[in-house]
Amino acid sequence: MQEHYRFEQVELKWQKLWEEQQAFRVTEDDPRPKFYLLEMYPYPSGRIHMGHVRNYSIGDVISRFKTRRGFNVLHPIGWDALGMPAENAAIKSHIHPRTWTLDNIAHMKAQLQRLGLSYDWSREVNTCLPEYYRWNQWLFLKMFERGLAYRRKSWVNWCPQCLTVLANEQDQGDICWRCDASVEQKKMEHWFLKITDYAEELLSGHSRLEKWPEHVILMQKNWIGRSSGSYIVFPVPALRTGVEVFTTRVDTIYGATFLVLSPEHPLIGGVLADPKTGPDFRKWVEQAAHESHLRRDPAQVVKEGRDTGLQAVNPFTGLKIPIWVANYVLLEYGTGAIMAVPAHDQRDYDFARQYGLPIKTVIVPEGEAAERPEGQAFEDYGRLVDSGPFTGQTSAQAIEAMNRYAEEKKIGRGSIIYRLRDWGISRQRYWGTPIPIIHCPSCGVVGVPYDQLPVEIPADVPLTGTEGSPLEKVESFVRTVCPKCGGPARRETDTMDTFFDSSWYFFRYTSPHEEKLPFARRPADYWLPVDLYIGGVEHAILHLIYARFFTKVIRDLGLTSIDEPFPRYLAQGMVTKDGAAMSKSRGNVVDPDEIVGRYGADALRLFILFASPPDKEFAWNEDGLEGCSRFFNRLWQLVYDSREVFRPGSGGRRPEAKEADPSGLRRKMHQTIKKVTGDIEQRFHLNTAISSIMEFSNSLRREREALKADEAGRTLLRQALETVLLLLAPFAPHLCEELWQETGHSVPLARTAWPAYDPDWAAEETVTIVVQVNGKLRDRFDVPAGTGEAELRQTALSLDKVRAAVGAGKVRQVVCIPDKLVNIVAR
RNA sequence: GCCGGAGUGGCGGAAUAGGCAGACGCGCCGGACUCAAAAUCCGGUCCCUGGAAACAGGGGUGUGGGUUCGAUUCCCUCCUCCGGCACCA
Repeated sequence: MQEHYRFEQVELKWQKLWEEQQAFRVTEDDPRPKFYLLEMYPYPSGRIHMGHVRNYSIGDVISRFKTRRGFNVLHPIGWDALGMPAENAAIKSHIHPRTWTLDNIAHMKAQLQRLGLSYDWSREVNTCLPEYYRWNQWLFLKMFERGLAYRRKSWVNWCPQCLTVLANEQDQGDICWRCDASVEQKKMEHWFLKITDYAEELLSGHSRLEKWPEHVILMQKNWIGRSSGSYIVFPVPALRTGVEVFTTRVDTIYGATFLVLSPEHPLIGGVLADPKTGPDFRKWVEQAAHESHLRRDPAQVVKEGRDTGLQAVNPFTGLKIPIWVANYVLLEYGTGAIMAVPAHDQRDYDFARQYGLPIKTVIVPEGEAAERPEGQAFEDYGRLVDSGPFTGQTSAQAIEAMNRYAEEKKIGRGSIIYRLRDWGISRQRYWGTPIPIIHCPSCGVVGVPYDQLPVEIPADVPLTGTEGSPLEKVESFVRTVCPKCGGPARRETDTMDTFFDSSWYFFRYTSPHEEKLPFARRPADYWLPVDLYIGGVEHAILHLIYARFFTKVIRDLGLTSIDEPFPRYLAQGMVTKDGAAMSKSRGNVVDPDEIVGRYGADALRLFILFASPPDKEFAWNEDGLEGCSRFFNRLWQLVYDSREVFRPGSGGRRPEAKEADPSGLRRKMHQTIKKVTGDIEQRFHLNTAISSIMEFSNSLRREREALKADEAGRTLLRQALETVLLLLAPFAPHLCEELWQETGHSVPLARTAWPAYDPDWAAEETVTIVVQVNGKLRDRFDVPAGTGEAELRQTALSLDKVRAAVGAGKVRQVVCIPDKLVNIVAR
């Protein structure tokens, strides 16, 4: 055994061995219970960053831990390899996106392997290969057949200079990132997936996700945004039509003093078409509609509007009210028109004050009139006033009664609406899955026949980032024949949002080489659902909702029987630096290679897990990395200095006798196993698991020499050292595997069971009771665990310090918590 | 703006169901070893007051309030920072 730890030599040795033996390969014919552990796969941006290191280190600890707990653990990895950065690189550096992506993958794969991660590399998945994305197309066609994929017009960010669609990311404050032209809105035909068909199930499915963090469920609920409300039609006599509004507060309708339409509302189109409309009004509306409707910083949007001159009739009051158009009403939500109730909606209130529109109070607080502040709308529910026959009802009663009334009078109805919108998947980009559709002049929109899949991404396409969709310009791609009539036709040139790929990749890992279907039924049934999904909390809404949606669609296609893909989700906190997420574009990336070179993979892994609990954000700061590497050196030294106890014949095993623990080390050993097991399994608090291993190993260092004195001590020392290695191995697999071998074990540590603890030994024998007087700590005393209340009370009251603190006061109450504390309340 | 989260020593963090605030690690200070330095080892380290010290007293978990015998933990207010906001992945 070497006297000092040489991390590089040791790490490379074990990595080579793991690769040669395909040590983490798993199959479905295994008697052990299955466990599917998944981390979010990376986008191959070029290099691994610390967020990846953190994500995959957490996963690796759990994977290795679960394996040693007796599970058949599927732990796969792959590449989310289609997307904009590859295309940007191509435009900038004239490297083909495919070359750029594959090179990045090769580099990042080597980086992951250098971290010693326990992946089953035989299942590696790469979404930019036709073997993968053909199944995107297959799934798309299935959805198309069922009406779940459909086409309609939708707004996009458009750069009039580059003549191209901009992603939100490329729209920098309404200015194109490339040419600084001001961004416009343009309507285009787009493909959508009908996720709204599943809104209700996506909501109700949350009840099965008890093991998800509550705040993630809450965010998803709010995202889906189910609300019950009412559609009410306000007649517009002058035009012999009506404006339908949506409101969640029909109880305030007697206070509706005007209507507000979004600039894109069809009625406004009619106003603009009227030659009598003045140029100022026309100009204002055009500009408001032109402004980014995707803009989401209303703090910077000053509420602005114009009177259309039209009037509507409030169907409840019968009174005429003006119709306005304003930039704070969205076309996407509800009907693109609202009834404004300034007394009970702050936005309407602000707007009414600004333009001198009437404000009428129709709701008052229940009970004793709580003063409401001046200059604000009263938005709570309450009791109706000034509301005709509904006066005196509570908001809840009125909503029900008014909906009934509206239905009887055929002026409206109660309804459930969702904030969730259908998912637009069309992208006018090159490096994405071509949407497998053919446009035929006579047959219309036709799906590409399944036997013609995949529709491959054409290899040679000039990429300029300007002048529209790249595929549009490739005549050989676009020109085709209609599969129905055989006549000349054109291919769809939109590609898919890459979220499509990541919505089902976890199915593919279960049979990555399947050639007839996206995945084979039997292995999918064996492995799914994913028992634990780990990944950044920034994906808590979009990716996770899309993946849940796909799972339900796949189930309805009859390909799986699971309803939820991820019954348990660990939302990992971001790794930030300089106050922001690490990203290449911000240039605040720390390169793991450099750290691995200096301290080794084990040290980096241990450090990033020790620095902060997995679900918390971690501001990168490498003070402390040194400490992890020192801990390894001390551990190596400790084992080296104790090597005599591992010699054959030394420290023979003996039954553990309860009384024979003079050092207290045996108790500490069992307590440490219990603590580390619980921290990993129940809480994922890997940082405290590590600190208790450190504490135990520190005790060992203190007691080492004394233990060596007799046979029983040597046995204990050996067991204790083995325990440290067994517990630390998921975190520092290379070091522990090496020490395990050096201490004479022929079976690799990775194939050795996780240690068990004896609950009797792990239980505390004596406990410290804290004594407080009026909540202030005054003294403490030790008693055997389980000592009764009467005795605790008596002992506490007899303490000198307690007497002094109570002084002349009278003891009023004594609060006694067994094994914890006594609090004496005195005055 | 809306939705969600976080705020504890010089720093990362600990306190698992409301019960000893600061575990573990870093840094710093002192000591040992050394000609010296590095490495290593030993000890100390929340703040204030008193004390040579042991120790004693007081304060303390972003702000202000509340509930409670008792609050880092629960509730309300405000402040700051982070994430998401549907075409970044």
